[in-house]
Amino acid sequence: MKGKQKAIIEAKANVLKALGHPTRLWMAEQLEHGEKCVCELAEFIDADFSTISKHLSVLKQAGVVIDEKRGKQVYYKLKVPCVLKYMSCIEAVIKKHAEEQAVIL
Amino acid sequence: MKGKQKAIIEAKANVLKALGHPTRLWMAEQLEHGEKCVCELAEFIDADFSTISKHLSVLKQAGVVIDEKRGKQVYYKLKVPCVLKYMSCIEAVIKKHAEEQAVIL
DNA sequence: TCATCACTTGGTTAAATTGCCAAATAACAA
DNA sequence: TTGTTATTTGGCAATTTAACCAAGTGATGA
Repeated sequence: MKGKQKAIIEAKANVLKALGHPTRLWMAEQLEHGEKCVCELAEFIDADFSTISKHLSVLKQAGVVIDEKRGKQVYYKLKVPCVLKYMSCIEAVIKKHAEEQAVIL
Repeated sequence: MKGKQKAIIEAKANVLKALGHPTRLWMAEQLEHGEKCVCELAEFIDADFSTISKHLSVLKQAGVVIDEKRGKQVYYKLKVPCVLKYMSCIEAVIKKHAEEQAVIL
């Protein structure tokens, strides 16, 4: 694999990895229909504020979200909304996987 | 978040996480147009055979691929081919991200 | 049967990730 | 100025992940 190809695949993997954590995926899904501030997200997540902030920073580093400070609050939104269009396929994956496991059991 | 919702989001995150490693993503992309045996994949990956095997096992655990032993070889294929349709969007993410970083620099 | 090929599994180690706490910062209000 | 709210940053321990080597398994060929 060449250097550029390698860099591209690493960048793509990085985006998938960023979304590959339950809390971060949930956050991204919450942002699907518009921006939210950290406090609005935090309301439903049972974790320290600092943990939430770090998760958002991972999504930001990966290019999934952008933030904007307005007043005391920081608002996050999806940078490329299509990111979550994929989920119907991911759901197909887990459904098929679950079916097979059900057959085994 | 309820137990079921939580389980679903964890399962989805798990699929994304499985694809969130350069080697595994590359493997999945190689399988897009049909099955390949481990040795065919290994030919292009600079890593120990055991490492490759473990990566494939992660993809399998996540429900992304299935394997089938035929003779001495083990063939892997995508279980739900749509898994890679998403990549055009992920590419949009990294492109946008790169553009912004370029502006900053 | 014995060796070989194509993997997989077990064990180890280094590096990365996650999550908490405490401290720092930034904007606004008193 | 001082306090308060909203969020980020630094530091640390526990857990997970990644990669290698060595050993194990299963099918095939000599």
